[in-house]
Amino acid sequence: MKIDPASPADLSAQIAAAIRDAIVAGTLIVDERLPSEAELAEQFDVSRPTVREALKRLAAQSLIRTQRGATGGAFVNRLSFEEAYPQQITTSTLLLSMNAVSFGTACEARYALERACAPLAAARRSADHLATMRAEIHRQAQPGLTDEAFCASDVAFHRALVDGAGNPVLSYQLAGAVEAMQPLMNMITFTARDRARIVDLHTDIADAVERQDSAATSDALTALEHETQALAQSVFAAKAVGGTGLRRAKPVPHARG
Amino acid sequence: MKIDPASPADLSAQIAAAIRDAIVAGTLIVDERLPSEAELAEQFDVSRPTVREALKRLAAQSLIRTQRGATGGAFVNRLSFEEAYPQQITTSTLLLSMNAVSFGTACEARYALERACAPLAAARRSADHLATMRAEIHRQAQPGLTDEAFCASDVAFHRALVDGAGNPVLSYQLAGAVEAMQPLMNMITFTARDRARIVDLHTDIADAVERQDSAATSDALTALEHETQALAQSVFAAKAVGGTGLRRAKPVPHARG
DNA sequence: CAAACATTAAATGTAAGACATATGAAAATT
DNA sequence: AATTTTCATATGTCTTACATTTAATGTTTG
Repeated sequence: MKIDPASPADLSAQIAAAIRDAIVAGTLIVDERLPSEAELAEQFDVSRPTVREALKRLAAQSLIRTQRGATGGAFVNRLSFEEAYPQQITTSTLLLSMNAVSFGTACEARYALERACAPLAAARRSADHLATMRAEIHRQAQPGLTDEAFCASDVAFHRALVDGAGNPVLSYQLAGAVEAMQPLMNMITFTARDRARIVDLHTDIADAVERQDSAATSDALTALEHETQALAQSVFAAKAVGGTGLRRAKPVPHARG
Repeated sequence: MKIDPASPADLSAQIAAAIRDAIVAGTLIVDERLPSEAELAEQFDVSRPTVREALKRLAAQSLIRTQRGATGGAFVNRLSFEEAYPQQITTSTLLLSMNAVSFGTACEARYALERACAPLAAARRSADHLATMRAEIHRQAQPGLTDEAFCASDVAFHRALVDGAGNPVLSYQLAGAVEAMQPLMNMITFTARDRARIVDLHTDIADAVERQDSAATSDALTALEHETQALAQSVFAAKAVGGTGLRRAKPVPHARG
């Protein structure tokens, strides 16, 4: 593990990259303890704050964890799906909101991915997943639910469907796609009629999953996608003239007049 | 934006979280300049190194970028798909290698996701995507190719297929699933016969995409999945008795006994 | 007047040293 | 033998200082 002091890049970034590469390559294995900050500082010939900045970078990616005390230090962290979820969701959310990704594009991706889970979910769904789906459908039918709560329940319903596929890799990937849609969905005001239609479609999905009908599950998802797209279309059309992107960049400062 | 000095969590982690929340919530918008490190230190009532550690955490997630000089500072970064790709791939790779995810599970997820792209890719594929797929197939048929190069070409082929769907959100999600498989695939030694079979299946996929046949594309992907699974099965069976997980954790240090 | 050059100020990048605090292990005590 | 104390070690934080980059400003010069 070496760094180039002449490089224009920050030393802490270089050190972080070197350690990250070692972890990815397997040179550093899970639960292995890194040298102490003082030792790393000496190895890389930098000061301790610089080493610490590098370690904080790695900690931000959950690649290491630190422990204080006598036997403490920085340890290679076993990256768990649970830890990776929130990062994945944050990243996906920001990608959508910062890049003027249209509602249509995001929606298309989400349902395409969800349909990918349909055959597996239909084949493997447990009673637990089905119960969660039914419970969320019931919640969605309650009157007086706020739009935010309705959307949150929608996310929970779809996560149950995805988790029903029993594949942690799929669940991880889909978490980003499904949850990142929530801020977009929250922009929509749902009429009672909209909700009733969505509840019906959710019921179709749950029914299809229950009788383990892969094709029907997929078709029901497609129907829901069309409904969602149409709903969004009408809402956005009624609302304003601005694009479908969510957030605009700050105008360039010091612009010439 | 406030932090809790009494919290057991690191101050730099709290500060990073506060700023991250502000970015996700939209309080801080793209290209907006954060206060200088000295100002942030005063605001949060901490020292400058602590602020810097927080900023490095955010930089590691590409949420901010920093610029030196007179008009420099930390700016909210527009998270691009290009920036997000490598992070997604690194995370996915580590998730697979550190969590004893079986080859079968990873493979299932990958092909399920890829099949999700099939209808879109068949409908929208450009001549460019098709050309890339054909070129990679041609490369794969070359004798004398190393296993690594063969796998790399395989990844390129599948990325072209995914990109053919013309949905950046899908491309982003799939990048992780497809590329993270490469280290797993690299463990396999391909015989000439294996390669010929894979090239044939790739050709089937390209042909189906070319004539925009969604169902045939999906079927060809399924056939390739079965082939891959069978191939891996035989390789792993022949190889060893250890599980299909790739990397084991370091034994607990200072263990009794 | 305009262009080239030097100056300056503001900001990040890095270093060094010190102290605070947590924590496990060894030593001392009961 | 069990408990308590001590202690060494490591991270967490603060302070101060200096180096470096960079754009804006001021100055000189053709």
